[in-house]
Amino acid sequence: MIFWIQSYNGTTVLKTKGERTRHAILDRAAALATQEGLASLSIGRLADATDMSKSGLFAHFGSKEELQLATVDHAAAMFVEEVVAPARAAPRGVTRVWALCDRMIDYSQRQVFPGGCFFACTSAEFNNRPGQVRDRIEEMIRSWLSYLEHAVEQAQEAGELEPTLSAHELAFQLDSFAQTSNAHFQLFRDASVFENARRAIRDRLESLRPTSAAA
Amino acid sequence: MIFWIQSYNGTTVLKTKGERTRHAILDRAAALATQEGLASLSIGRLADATDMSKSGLFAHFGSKEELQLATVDHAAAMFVEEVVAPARAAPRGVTRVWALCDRMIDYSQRQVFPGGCFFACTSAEFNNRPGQVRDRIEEMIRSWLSYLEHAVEQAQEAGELEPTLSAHELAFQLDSFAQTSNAHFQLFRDASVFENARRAIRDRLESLRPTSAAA
DNA sequence: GAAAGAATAGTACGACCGTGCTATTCTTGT
DNA sequence: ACAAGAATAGCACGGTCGTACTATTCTTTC
Repeated sequence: MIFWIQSYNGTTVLKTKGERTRHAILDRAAALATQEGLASLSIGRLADATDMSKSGLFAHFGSKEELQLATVDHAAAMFVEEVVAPARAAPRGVTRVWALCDRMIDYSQRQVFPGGCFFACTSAEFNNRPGQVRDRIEEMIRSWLSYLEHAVEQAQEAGELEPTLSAHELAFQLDSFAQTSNAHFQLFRDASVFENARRAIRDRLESLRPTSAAA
Repeated sequence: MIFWIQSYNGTTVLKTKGERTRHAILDRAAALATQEGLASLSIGRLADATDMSKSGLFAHFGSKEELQLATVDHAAAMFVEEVVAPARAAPRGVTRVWALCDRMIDYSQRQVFPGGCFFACTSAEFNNRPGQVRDRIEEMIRSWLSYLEHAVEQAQEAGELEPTLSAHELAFQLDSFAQTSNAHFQLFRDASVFENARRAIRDRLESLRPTSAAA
């Protein structure tokens, strides 16, 4: 689990010039990766986008694969800061489950990355390309899903959600709505899909509230 | 709407040698596109994969963009043959809605394309790359979604589904489960996600059956 | 079976790729 | 302020990219 990372900037002070430049490069790299692809993002292209020379930029990473791995890690830290950390502040139970889904959709909608969710983009790209990059992306998505599932379990244990549907399956369904709204927005540019996703999630959670059965 | 295409082979007889080679190239191109990406699929790579010379293959299309467009069209015809046409054979109503979803999941599961759903892969890739290729992919996905929505409408009109949820939103939810199962399978290689998706779809359709309210 | 034309291969081109190596400029700690 | 070293730039390399142009081989049609 990667979710103990607290912040990708702010609390993390970037002392040396090297660290600051590296951070700026990775910001740009993560953004560009969602628009033009992480695999096809070339060193020269990224050097142009950051007003650096190809070799100056390259020296920060040593190889393209290291650059890609650093970009994935950077994006993961951003995801934690934008989605997981705020939701973790919500109280345990269905409130936190909702917060996770809502922040996830919000993160797509606000376009924290210009091409939509970083992990939706890159997982589609690296699905079938074995290697460290693929493994790290997979691990991050696995972490997200198991954290969401864990939050559902807590809500079930608190008696806020009927356990008729397994936490695993409910997490799958909730994630499906968030993921697909991200994909549809990128394709159709119609923001109403986010409301459809939110409503679907709200209805699904509501349908599993034990109040009606307990009455 | 593109769904009047009947078949991509079988009924379509490929007379000349040129047509046959072209068909074989596009089969290979569509498959490779789901594994290595449609944008980064190079002429040389595809020539190797089809045992042709770069220039011999290139002559069939005249430009890379034409090759990509032809590949999208080819994949669309395959999708119609594998998913839409069989489901269209099912009777109108909730049966056909189910058939569409089930065939869609089946098409992912059987790996008609080795890297999963062609349009899931390529739409993620071309989201943010304006041009004819992006437009054609978008149009195809739009057709799929509106056909699914149309099938839901018919089921509602037949009184087989409560119209409390709009056809548009229900189609979104059903598609979400199918899409996400495709994505998760490509990432985690665990086929049980297909059953989760099927169960989610079945439960959702069941929850909107009017029988319980009419009783 | 031969003429006509389609299909395929060969070769070359400028552009960009990732990555070495060396030189220069800028930061940092004292 | 200066020495040490980090950060950045310049340049060169073999390789692949998409796409011309030409030459050869294979199909099709009469």
